[in-house]
Amino acid sequence: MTPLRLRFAPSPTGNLHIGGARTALFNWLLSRHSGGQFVIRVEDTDVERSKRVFEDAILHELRWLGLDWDEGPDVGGPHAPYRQTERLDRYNIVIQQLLAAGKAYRCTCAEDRLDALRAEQESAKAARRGYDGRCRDLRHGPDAGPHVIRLRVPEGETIVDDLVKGPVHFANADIEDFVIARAGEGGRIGMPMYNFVVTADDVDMGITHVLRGDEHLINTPKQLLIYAAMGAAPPRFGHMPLILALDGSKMSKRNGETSVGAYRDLGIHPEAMVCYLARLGWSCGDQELFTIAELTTLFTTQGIGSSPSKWDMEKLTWVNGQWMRSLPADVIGTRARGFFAARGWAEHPREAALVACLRERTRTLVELADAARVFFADDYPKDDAVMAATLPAARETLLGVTEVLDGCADWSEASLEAAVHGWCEAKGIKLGKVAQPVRVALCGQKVGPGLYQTLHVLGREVALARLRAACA
RNA sequence: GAUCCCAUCGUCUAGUUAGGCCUAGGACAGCGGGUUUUCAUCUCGCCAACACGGGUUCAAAUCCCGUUGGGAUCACCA
Repeated sequence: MTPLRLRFAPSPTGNLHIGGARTALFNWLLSRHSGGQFVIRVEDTDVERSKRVFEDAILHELRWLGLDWDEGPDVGGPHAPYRQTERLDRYNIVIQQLLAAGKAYRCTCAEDRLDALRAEQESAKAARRGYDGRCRDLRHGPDAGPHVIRLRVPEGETIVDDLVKGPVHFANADIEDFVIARAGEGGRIGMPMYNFVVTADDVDMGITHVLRGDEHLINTPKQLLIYAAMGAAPPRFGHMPLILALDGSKMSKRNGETSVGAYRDLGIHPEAMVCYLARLGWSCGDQELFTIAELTTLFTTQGIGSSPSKWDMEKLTWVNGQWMRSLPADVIGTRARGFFAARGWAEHPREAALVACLRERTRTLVELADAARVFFADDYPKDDAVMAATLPAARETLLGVTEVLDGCADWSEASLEAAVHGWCEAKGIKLGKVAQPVRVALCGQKVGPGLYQTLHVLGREVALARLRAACA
């Protein structure tokens, strides 16, 4: 297929949200699938709310997810700059052209008049709302005083031939002459607005396809009108269903974490995040688990669904659990280390073995770290009731096992297993009768990793000390 | 209110473009059994859906219309 050019255009007004992450992922996937390019463009025309720290954070999260880009604010590219506030000269040229061609006009209507107009339309329950076109044919010049620039919306119909929804029709009569540039200081033209800069940039940057959230579908006819006014060919648009909270409401902090960083802190692997995000609103038959490489080859817009999906933490956790078991040991190890360090734990002498036995029985890195406490510190959670019910009754057994273990020179899993098994056979005791009390003595819990793994990771000193304490 | 989008198990979804292969498949969660020194894994099974009403057709989850329900947007935010 022909190489496509796609972009992700975040506004640096906050951290990367899961909805934005999915948008970025889908655009990236389509660009890679087609052998094309992926561009990052920063939409910072809201100078009040835009902050460079957010831009940095967003780029960082994107990299964490495993995405890369061919052009962007930090790597440059043939269409630089990639921050909209650095592209003002270009916007100005286009606006002058639109003005000269009569495709746009200066509007001097004051904000309070507009507010009053809105209030009036509201109370009159007017079917048609929006700017009334007062300045439309007044032909204000550059020195007309404070003014915004509005697009002259022609009569007719604008059709969005959507990649996922098919053709969607909008009557131009329903679209007001919207503002494409704010009023600036001293009667000059101010900061251009979203729908305009997006369009101007997508034209300049040769964007061929745009995948974005459903909330933008209603913006698309406006942008199409700008393409037409500029005399430029529009890209193909595809609007993906929104991600809602589990209860069907809009995603918000109220019903779960919304930022990508929060999930990383929860111990979610980027591979799992990508996999889960991809399956939210996109599918490929019955397959549930994908690597990012598989997604790259399988992804097409045809797999994108049309109805909104709900964020299900349970399923994300399950997906993450699958990755806990399949990621390379060193990757899990490195990531787990970060969570151990956050808990103030120094490196463990048998950390690889520790991680190896815990990754199999946990679903997130946080669960892994919580379960690891028993190996790192003495303040691990103990079930007093279980200890009281188990330990005294098994004192003889524990004493015997402790002696056997103490005589065990080789503290490897295999050696430990052989010693305990041998002792059980000699004594005619079932392993189950031994394993549980020992586990409770070592971990203060009935549940945990395999007995020999536990002993090995704990190490001779600690294991024997806990066993003796349990007998006392 | 207006414009637009959407509608299959509790959730993610397959099936809808080209109507019969669907007494609707898979996965998560839930429930029950098995495996395991415990837990987890793994495994077997169960529960569970075409929103409703009209059409079109020999045949509709699939096409059409309506209803209802959900959502998005209506800024000198993006």
